[in-house]
Amino acid sequence: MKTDAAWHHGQTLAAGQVAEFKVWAELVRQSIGGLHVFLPLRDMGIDGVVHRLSDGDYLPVQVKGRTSLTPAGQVHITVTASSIHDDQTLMVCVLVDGEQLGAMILVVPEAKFRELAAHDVVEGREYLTAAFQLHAGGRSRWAPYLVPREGLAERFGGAAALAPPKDEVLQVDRGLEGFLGESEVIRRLAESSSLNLFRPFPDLETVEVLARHVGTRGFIGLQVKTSGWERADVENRVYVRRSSFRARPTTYVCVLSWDRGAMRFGEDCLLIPSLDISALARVEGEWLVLELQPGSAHHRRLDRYRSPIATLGRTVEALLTAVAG
DNA sequence: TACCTTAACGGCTCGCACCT
DNA sequence: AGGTGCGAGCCGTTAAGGTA
Repeated sequence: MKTDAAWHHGQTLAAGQVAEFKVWAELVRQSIGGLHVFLPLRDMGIDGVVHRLSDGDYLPVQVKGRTSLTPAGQVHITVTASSIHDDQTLMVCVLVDGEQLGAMILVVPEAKFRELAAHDVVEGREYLTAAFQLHAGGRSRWAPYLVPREGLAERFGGAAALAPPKDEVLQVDRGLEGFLGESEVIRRLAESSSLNLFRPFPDLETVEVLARHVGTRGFIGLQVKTSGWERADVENRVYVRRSSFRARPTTYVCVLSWDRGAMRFGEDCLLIPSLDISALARVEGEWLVLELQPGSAHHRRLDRYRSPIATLGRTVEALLTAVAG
């Protein structure tokens, strides 16, 4: 039964957004925390990035939605060949039928899509078309890539069984200074045109800003900590919750210093690889504690991670170029 | 604002496999 | 041989977005 939701021209953009959010919502619901979704802050060709917590992988995703079937009962997905440039990106093609996603969803890497699709050239432009029926057990070349709606998270390797234990799903309350810090980091990174930025959705990630290099396609996740201070000689502490902290080669902790008197950020931040954290931090119950003096020129054991905030974008770019692959 | 390019929709046609 | 259903291919139309 379809609720006659005729999204016709003029609403196609909205329909595309609806398709995307329905996909994200399914992934979050089905994985119960095993998959997190990052959304782009600016559209640079990827609709979202799925973070698989079990192994830390980031999977770029492109969602294609259709709101109707052809008379023959097929879903047709046509894209221009020029819009496919990243073989690893997973295409998720769905039918949006009223409130629901279609019963079957096509999940296929872009490389495979290009290989399997019908290629045709119209006035010099190459189009790629996939046409398939929305039911299991078909015999088309697309059949191996069709998954039932309820199996979507599993297809991403994030079935509920792989989800982290409940107590690792934390609530996040970053407060005003934390919010300022994240915004500052995003602003600095946004100055680098080769970085594509993403924020977690919903907001329960320890990685708060995800940057992807458009050239190397590598990812770096930043956990942003803001250390506010009033007197330069006072020691300050940054707390990282142990249960939710996952050290990964692609994850960095970025500590900003916030001068409460002057209402501005210090010129330097600390950019610390998460793999180094356990050696630097003191364990205090549930927490990893970093000690620093945000108002001074000296950061105790952390000095070597000092990095000018003005060039944070270039610094992250350099990291992503170095770890290419 | 006008013009151009791209994305998306969806109707129409074709061919093959399988059944009667 | 003819009918039928499904998978596939072709391309016109429309809207949106970009650019001069």
